[in-house]
Amino acid sequence: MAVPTSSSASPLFLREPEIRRGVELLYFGYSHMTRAIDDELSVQGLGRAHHRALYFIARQPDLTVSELLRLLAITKQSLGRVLNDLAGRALVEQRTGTSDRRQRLLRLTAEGSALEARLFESLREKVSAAYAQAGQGSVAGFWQVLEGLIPESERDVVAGLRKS
Amino acid sequence: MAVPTSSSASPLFLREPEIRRGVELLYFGYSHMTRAIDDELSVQGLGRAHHRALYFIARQPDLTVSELLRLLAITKQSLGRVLNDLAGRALVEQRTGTSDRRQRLLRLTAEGSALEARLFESLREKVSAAYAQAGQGSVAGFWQVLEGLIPESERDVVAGLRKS
DNA sequence: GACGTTGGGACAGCCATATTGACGTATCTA
DNA sequence: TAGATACGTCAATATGGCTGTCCCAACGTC
Repeated sequence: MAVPTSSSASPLFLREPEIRRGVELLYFGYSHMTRAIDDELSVQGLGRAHHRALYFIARQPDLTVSELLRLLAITKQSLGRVLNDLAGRALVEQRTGTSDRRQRLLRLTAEGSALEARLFESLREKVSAAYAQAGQGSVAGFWQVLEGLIPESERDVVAGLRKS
Repeated sequence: MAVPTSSSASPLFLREPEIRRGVELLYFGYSHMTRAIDDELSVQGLGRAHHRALYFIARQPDLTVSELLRLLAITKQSLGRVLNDLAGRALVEQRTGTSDRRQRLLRLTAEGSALEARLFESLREKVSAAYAQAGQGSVAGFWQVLEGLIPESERDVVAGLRKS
């Protein structure tokens, strides 16, 4: 168990207990956030994979399939099934790209948008309660650390979501 | 899309963009942290489920099966397979409980402990880089917000990990 | 215009991880 | 002794990933 960087020369916050605390809180925090919408999803007969697609399409309408693939980091096959489900339930619709007609531009139908908003409401409750409880000063730190977990090569892809 | 609490009366950090940013960063941060150990796990022929069990047993030796079930929030069935795999590879060993002989006390073998340490090393690199980049002041906020995501009813279970 | 590349879709089959419900046994506790 | 608890295990099922292969339409370029 001798971890080199647990030496007394490291800053306190880089020692093993602080790292483990971060790992555990990230695990439990993520788990509870995602479980917050499981009930509503299963009522709709959808799973978490469907929600992730729904979420990002809501976030960035006219997203292309390949952009969505990059965000989700899954294979074309896996996304295909999810997207077919969502299209079959008329939650998502596809248009041919304008500048590049090979592309499929994805967006939510009115129904899909309503569902995403309902699911987001559950997330909002969870997250805003956590923000409020932690206090405004904590939120910036929360963002900062999480950004540090994202490899630089992907940070711009994620940041692209905030432009819309 | 009209979210009631997006009204101008809410603090800035409770409005939709700030909530979405948190949701997304939590998703990407968690994803990248867990992917950091996938390669090493698949070399061992193990999956993430095995790592989670390994992690918590390392964290709290002589954990009982039911305590582990609470932490992982999965069914006995699912845990059973994982635990059998780990025992079959001599990474985990079980002893009969002392005060209550119905219990099985779980702990890592020397080999299991070495593997967990190796996997933790990858997590440590990821998380400590994020901590260092964000700065010491951010870490407290990071913890605060994540704690707020955990229901009160479970906070003591999670906090119990820090006693050891 | 031919050719290579790219965006998207689909086939088949497989694997990991979770679920439910039922049942059995050993052990603890009142 | 009776009931509750801790653990293990049966069978069946669902979800969401994966690989490998193949295909087509559209784009870009020489």
